[in-house]
Order: sequence, then structure tokens, then C-alpha cells
Amino acid sequence: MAVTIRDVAEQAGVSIATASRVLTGSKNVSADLVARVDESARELGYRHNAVARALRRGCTNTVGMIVPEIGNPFFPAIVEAVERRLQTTGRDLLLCDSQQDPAIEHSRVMALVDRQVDGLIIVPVSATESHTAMEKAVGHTPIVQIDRYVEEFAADWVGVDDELGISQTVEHVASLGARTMAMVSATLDSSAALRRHAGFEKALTRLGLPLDGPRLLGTFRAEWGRVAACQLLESGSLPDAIICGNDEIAVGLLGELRRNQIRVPQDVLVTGFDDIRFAEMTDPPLTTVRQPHEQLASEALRLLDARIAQHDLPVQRISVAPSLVVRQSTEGHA
Amino acid sequence: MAVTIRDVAEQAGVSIATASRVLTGSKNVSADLVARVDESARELGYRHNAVARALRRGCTNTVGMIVPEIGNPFFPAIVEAVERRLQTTGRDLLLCDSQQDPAIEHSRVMALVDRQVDGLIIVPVSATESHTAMEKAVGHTPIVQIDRYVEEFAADWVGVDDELGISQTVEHVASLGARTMAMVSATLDSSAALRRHAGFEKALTRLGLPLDGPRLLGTFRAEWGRVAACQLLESGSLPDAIICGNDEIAVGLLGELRRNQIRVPQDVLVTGFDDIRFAEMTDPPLTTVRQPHEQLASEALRLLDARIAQHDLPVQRISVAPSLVVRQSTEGHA
DNA sequence: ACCATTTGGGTAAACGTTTACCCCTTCTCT
DNA sequence: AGAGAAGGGGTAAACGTTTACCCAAATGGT
Repeated sequence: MAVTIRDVAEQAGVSIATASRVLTGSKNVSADLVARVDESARELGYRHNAVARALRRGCTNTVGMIVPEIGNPFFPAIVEAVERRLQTTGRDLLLCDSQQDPAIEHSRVMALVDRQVDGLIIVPVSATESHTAMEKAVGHTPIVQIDRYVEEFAADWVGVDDELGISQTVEHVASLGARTMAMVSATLDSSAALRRHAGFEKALTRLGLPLDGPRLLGTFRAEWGRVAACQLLESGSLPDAIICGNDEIAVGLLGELRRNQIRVPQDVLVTGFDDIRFAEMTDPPLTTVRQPHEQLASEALRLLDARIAQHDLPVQRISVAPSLVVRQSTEGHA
Repeated sequence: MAVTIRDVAEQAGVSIATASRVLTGSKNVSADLVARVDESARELGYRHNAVARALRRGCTNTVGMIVPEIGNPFFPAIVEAVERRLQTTGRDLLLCDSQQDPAIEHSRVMALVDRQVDGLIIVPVSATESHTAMEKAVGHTPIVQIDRYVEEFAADWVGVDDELGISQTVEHVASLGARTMAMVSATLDSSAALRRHAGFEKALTRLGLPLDGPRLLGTFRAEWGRVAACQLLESGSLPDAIICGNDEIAVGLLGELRRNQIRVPQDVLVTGFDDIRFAEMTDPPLTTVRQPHEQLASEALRLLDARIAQHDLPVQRISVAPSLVVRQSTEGHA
């Protein structure tokens, strides 16, 4: 069987309490006992039992995280940043994939609550349907939303200013002479889709550009970008620019355009959102909106830790400014 | 405070033992008590404490997983498959990123062991240096390696047959008339890099093709693919085909070739490995070797569960056959 | 009608820690 | 030298479950 603190104490000839004190690095224990206990622990290969400790201490040193789809490269980027940051404080990450399904999301939230995670970082699937899961969780554990948020529910959030991000792309392509624009994005379930869509409309209005261009709303996946490209092509006339809701869509769309001998940026400008790892490797490299993963992760954990320290803090919504990354999918138009 | 089983028992007017029996669905408890307890639990919003349960039962219903780099899209694909499969058995995933560093990997392994995970799924960073971490873990918890393995160490493994996969690409391009081939891959630290390299050499030998082509070994990242492309271009003469160690490398390489007006597949054939999500979206779409994620994940869990059930099972190494996916990066050569 | 068996449910121990509380030394200060 | 403080270390309770063990009642068979 596994060696416990009792074995260590016995071997060192001290009480369990003393062994514990040594092993947790408490003061008030004489140097020779520290040596004896440490020695015994080393000899026996003692490892503390985190489960027992968690039960006693009432804190698991674990943070739960739920993302809609690990396969979408934007989320691993966030997960990676969060995980790295957690490691520096000796905590681990319990990761769940809600598979874009509010019901699964709900069950994952409860599972993490049951596991007594110290806090929860969630990218809610839906702006409306993720409501109940959040509500349930919030009574049990500190929670912060990242990237997306749910409507009409007061919980911390940190994310990029989606409206601003999209405006930047719209203004950018407008400055290059684009007047007619299509948007290809996801259906308006998530806050991300909603805000990006809203940003698109507002920017067009502000610039006095026509509002009657196509709005193709599907999912945040490349396959949808491909399908949407087909639809645009079938409609007969291409707009001056296609603003995509994220990079994955743009990638799929670029592929389909290429297959149809449409040249980007000469025939149409294309932009994405997220600046995923492959955005600079597409053909042509994709103009997009960069999300600062590290900053998002660190802000999220800052918020979470603040709330862990004090549960009844006022709700904060931190939106960080994204930055436009201009690449060839909009350059060299002239 | 949180509501415990004691509260439920009190409210239902039964002993804690009975409440527990009801809530864990044991037999031997009368129908009306079941009703009373369930009712109380519902009323009070009782959730069992998984930490306490784990301590008592000696099993956490948690599986740990360590990958070298979540950012590399191949790993999220595996993680996603594993996680989905775990959900069906009510278990959760404790995910760690070893950041390609054996030292970090070692500390993550121990952290997961401390947390009493029921089992460990690991993609070892290095074929040699991950040895100590594995050795330590194996005494504590069932463990299965996935994708990569460590040398000279008997632990379960499931992965794709790397040599076979690479052979398929080599034979494929050879059948298209390629005689000189370069390999662009990662340094031979990991079993994946090793086996793919070996497969490359063996295939060339078997086919009687020249063995003196360039072997550029760096990392499994796109940036390295880009740099390697530069080196190949500077060397003056391009080979007939470039066999890449994974898709990420191929993506970076394709980008750089394009920038230099090298046409693929007309001027050179290019292949990848993994069939990541974006392999069919590159320009041109990438011929590659598909890894069956779902199958790998399910085999890994099967192995793990078998070993959880019985620790002293004979070690198994399951290699599944990969399949070549031919796309335009090698087609239309003629 | 009596014994043997089953069924239902309570008592308490156990899982491996941490820590409040207490006691005994050993200082330090007057 | 005596009182008080401080340091060191042991005892035992607690964290929230599950479950072995036990006893009482009910059931069934003769």
C-alpha cells in the first residue's frame, strides 16, 4: 500500500502531528526533528495524499475549466495560457469540453462543483441557455467567464471587446476602398457571435456604408466557411470584402474561394478573428484580430483569485482591447 | 455552508448510513425511506462531496493526462476524444501541459499521482529523458502511453505505426516518380520523430532510392517548417519530394515555398503527418497520414481500464494502422 | 409454533490529513 | 529565584463519506 504520513512519523519516531508540521513546512519544530522526518519521508518515498489534504483543508488547489470545443484552436490557446499560469501557483486544471451543448455544459459544471474545485473558468456555450448552469454554479464556487458571457446574469467576465475588434476590420477594409461587405459568422447564440455581428452593423452604419450585404450565419467552423463561400459564389456577385466571425471560418472560406479561382485580396478582401496559430500560414496570410491569450488568462485568474479570497466582491467585466493584424488577405489590393 | 449528507439524513429523519445507502443507490432500503431521503436531498439541494467520497473509496474517478503541448492541434484532437469517452463513464480529466520539458513533465506526473488519479495517460516528451518520470509514476498508478513512448521501459502504449505511416507517404510519392526526397522533421528526441525518421530511411532503402538527401531536424512546429524551407531553397536544388514529420511543419513549409514561387505539387511534392483539422485547408490541400483519434483514445482507455482492474497485466503495445490521405500537395504532378 | 433466514437500518470505524488545544520545558526578565 | 513568555511536541477532533458489523423485525419452512 501507499506510504502515509503515519509511516513517516513512525519511522522518524515522532507523532503524526509533528510529521505533518514538518512536511507542511510549519515553524515551531526543532531542527533535528525536521531532519529526521525529512529523512524518513525521503527514504520511504512519501507523497502527501492530496485528496485527504483537500478534505481537511477544504480546498483542492484545483481550478475547473469548461470550453465549448477543445478542437477549435482558439480554446487550446487559452487553455494553455491558463494552465501555465496555474502551474506557477501549484494548482491543476480540471478540463471539460461542453461540446457546444448547454445540457452537457450543465452536467460538467455540476461535476466540477461536486469535485470542490476552488474556482471555475467557463466559456459559456450560449448567451441565453447557459444561464441555468451558471446560476447553479455561482452559489457553490467562484466563477469567471472568459471570452463569452451569458446575458442578464451578473458574473465576472474577461474577454476581448468583440465589437471593437470587428470595427477595426471593417474600418480597415473600408479604408482600402471596400464598400460592400458580407459577414460570415456563427448563429447569434453566443455572446461572441452576437457582439461581433453587432459590431459589424454598427461599423457599417457609422461609416455610412450599405447595410444590405449578405449575413451568413452558421457555426464557428471551417466547414461552414466553405459552405458559406459556395453560397456567396452562387449568389452571383461577390462583395468587396468578407468579414468572418473567426479564423476557422476564414480558413474554410479561403480554401473554397481558391478552388474557384477567386483571388484574395485582388477580387475580394477577407478578414478573420482570433489570430490562431495558422492565420499567418494560410494562403494568403489572414488579416485578423488578435486576442491576447496570456493577458486574458492572467486577468481571468486574477479575477478568480480575488473572488476566491472574497466571495462578495462586486461583479467585474473586463474587456481588453484586441489588435488588428494586417496580412496579405487584405493587403496589395491596389 | 454546503449541505452535507448529515443534513439530508436529519431532515429525512434517518441515520447517515441510510441516507448514504439511498443516495448511492444501494439495495436493502425500504421504498418509503428512499422517497423521504430523495425528497430531502432534492429540497436541500444536496450534492455529494466527491473529495470525501474519493478519500473513503480510494478512487477519484479522475484520469490524468499529460501532453507535450496543447497548442499543437494534434493533441487537442486526442484530448477531445479522450475527454468525450471519459464523460460516458462519469469520469473527469485532469489535464497538464508538459511544455516539451522533461523536468516539467516529471513534476506534473507527481502532481497527478499526489491527486490520486485512477490512471494516467501520457504522451511522453522524450524517448529517453521521460524515463524517470514514467518509472516513478508506474509504481503509483496505472499508466498508458499514447502516441509516443519511452525507450527501454515496459509500459502500455497505443499509437499509430509511425514507420508504416511514413512508408506510405514515401511509397506514394515514389509511385508518382519522385526519386530524391528530403525529410523535414523534429530532432530525434521523441519516439515519434525517431520512428518516422527510421521509416523514412527504411522505405528509401527498400525502394532502392538515394539515401543522401537532406534530413532537416528541428521541432514539430510550423516555424521550423518555414526555416527548413529556406534552408532547402538556399541549398540550390530542390528534391522531388519533401516528407514532413508532421502537418504543422508542412504548413509552415508550404507557406514559405509559396512565398518563393515554388509550385506544389508541380515543382515539389509535399506530405505531412497527423491529418490535423487544417490539413485539407492548406494551399494546396495537404497529402498526409491520418491518425484515428477516436480509436487511439478508446484503445488507450481500454488498456488503462484493464490495468486499473488488474495491475499486473502483461504490458501491451498496440499499434494501429494509419491511413494515407492523398490531396493536392502530391496530386496532379503530371 | 419454532427455528432459520432474509431484510432493514443504526452505530461506529475508517480513509489520510491538518490543526486546535493542551502540557511540559526552557528561556528571559526583574 | 520566581513569574511569564515562548517554543516544541503530543492527543485527539475534524473534514464528509462509505461500509463492516451488528441487532431487530419480519418472513418462510417445517
